[in-house]
Amino acid sequence: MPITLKELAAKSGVHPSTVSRIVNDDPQLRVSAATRARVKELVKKTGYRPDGMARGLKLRQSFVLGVLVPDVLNPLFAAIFRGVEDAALEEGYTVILSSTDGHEDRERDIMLTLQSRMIDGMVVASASLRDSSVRWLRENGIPHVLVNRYSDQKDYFVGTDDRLGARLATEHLLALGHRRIAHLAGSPRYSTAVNRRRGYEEALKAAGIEADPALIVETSLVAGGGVLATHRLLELRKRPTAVVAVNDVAAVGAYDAAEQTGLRIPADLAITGYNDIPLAARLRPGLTTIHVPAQEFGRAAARMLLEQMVAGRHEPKRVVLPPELIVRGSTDPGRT
Amino acid sequence: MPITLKELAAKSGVHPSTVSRIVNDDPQLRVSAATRARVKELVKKTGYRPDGMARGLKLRQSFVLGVLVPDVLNPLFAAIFRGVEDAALEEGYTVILSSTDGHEDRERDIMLTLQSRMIDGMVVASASLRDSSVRWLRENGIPHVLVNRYSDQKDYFVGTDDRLGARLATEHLLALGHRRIAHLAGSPRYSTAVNRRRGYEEALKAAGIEADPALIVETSLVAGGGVLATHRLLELRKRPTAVVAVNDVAAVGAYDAAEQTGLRIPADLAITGYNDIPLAARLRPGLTTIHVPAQEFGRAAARMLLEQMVAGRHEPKRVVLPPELIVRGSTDPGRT
DNA sequence: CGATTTTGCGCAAACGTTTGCTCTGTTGTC
DNA sequence: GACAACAGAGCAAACGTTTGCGCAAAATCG
Repeated sequence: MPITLKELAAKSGVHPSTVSRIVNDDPQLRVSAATRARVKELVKKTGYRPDGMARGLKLRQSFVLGVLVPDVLNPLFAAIFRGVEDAALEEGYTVILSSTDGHEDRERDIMLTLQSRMIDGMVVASASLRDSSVRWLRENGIPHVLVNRYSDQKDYFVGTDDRLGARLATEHLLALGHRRIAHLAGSPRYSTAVNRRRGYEEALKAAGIEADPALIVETSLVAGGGVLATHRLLELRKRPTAVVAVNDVAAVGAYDAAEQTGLRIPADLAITGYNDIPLAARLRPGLTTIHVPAQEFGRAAARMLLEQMVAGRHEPKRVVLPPELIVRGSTDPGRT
Repeated sequence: MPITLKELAAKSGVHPSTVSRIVNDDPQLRVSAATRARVKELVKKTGYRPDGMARGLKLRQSFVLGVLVPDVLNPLFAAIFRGVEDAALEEGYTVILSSTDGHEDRERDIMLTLQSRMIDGMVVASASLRDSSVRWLRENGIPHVLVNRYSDQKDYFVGTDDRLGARLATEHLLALGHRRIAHLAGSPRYSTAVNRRRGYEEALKAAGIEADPALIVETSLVAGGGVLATHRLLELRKRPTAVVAVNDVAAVGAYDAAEQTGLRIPADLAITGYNDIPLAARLRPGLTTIHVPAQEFGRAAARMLLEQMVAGRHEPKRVVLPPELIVRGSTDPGRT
């Protein structure tokens, strides 16, 4: 139904190739001002737009980017996506978003589908540590940027220093006088989880406190998991006075568990999260957490991806943004 | 870099067309079992996948859907998208997501970009009332479904009965004895806002209460707007005892304003929202609101879109899911 | 055993662009 | 005035598929 280049050429009485060159402002184009004006006029009038498929086939690029996240319902990933989208739009790219739900096979499927040359590059915010998908991306020469997920030095990367962030949170609790500090840990498959746990352990060690294995429990990355894990902690003979959660969603689970047990936050149990999702500031008391600039992650990732696409593979760049401790009422009784 | 049909044909010693038919399981294909096996084997081994561009060019479809929302950072729209994504994936479609930020020109730009035949259809959750984009979609024969946004009877549509939902909320407040009930209204450009306001007014009228124009203030659809609007309400000589907010985000603004003014919820000010975003249950007190099954919206929209694409334009279907009142502590002191 | 059907596959055009090259006529140079 | 140079635009191949049609050879039939 939309008008094609050929039809446009026929209408204006020139050859299709000429129209193409005019539309694309071909630098090595030599065409009379009159012809150019006539064609441009007709392009405006008919609202001609080149067929993306045909163009993509010839040019071998689609101007579409792919973003892979575990779940867009998690505000952190929604924000990352939004950042990618904005930066991409500025350069005329559109973005396909896919949620993997953490299943490697679904992730794999999606990648294969996207690969079929429909995508110019991808931002991957879902890859776990032992993930073969990342290797696959490298082997197939697909430009990609990893967000908030560790890899070795071979990939473009943007994220925060998770170890430092977790240390900040833990040190904050130590400074408040806490000594029995628990950790709601994430799956060791995720680099973020591993690094945060390491940061937690480092902070304790630096304070001369030896880590009690019973105080570290693993949780799934959804609220329900946090509840269960926290209950296990609260059933200990010597229960912790504070808990460092691997992320805000798990921390919310800790809130629920505390409420169900009749414990008051922060008097009986202090809690810290990670990510500073919008909900964190809305909880009562507010959740002390580590702010990560998610939308900036997205923007940076998109820019690095585009840069990588024009420049070809160079030394991969790594962007590490600083984590920031946000103190709220869940640790400090003086705040809301 | 990926292997092509032609190369595959050369390797297996048959004509490209034969490979194509085998790969696509062409029903009118007549090929010896031996050849078929040999080719299929080679396809597996090489990991051949047809080039999406070339395929799209020939077939005139891309197996990509577009979703337009005001802002994916709003959990309501994230949920709608997720629904679309899931239903689309089941049918082998991937989805492009774009945020319009409510700007009609940006929406227009995005549509033009997407149209260029890269998209097989779109789900539009962002169109305002006087929106020309919807007309444009119709004129250009692009399959589309409107979500949560009214249109006349000419389009496929899925949403709730906003009027009924707002009536439920208002009647709930009336039943609790409230008489001065205010309304944080949305922009009249949005059909949802218009219908909710109408439902609010109907409920008052049915209760024999005449609407006080001073009790209806317009707010933008972000938290900041809700704060300002609520302050204006609270400055009235006879201030309202309850407020029906056009959505949860505005209601959160009302919470803030109440807190800043030193009013207690629900004793001094009862509040209802709309949408039941995850945050609503987490506020203290919990926000009484109208639950809308956002993810189901998305699923339904995708299914209708795909149906429309195979069937061609028939009588447009309209799916209206029932709104459900969720009572929490922001209106009922007996709850949390 | 010759005619007819069926099997198995190849041929080539088409989808809508892009782009290196060719070709004609006009202008400039000596 | 002969020749080079250049402006202006057309030609055709190519990108990787799909698909209607054609055409041999093998199988079936009377």
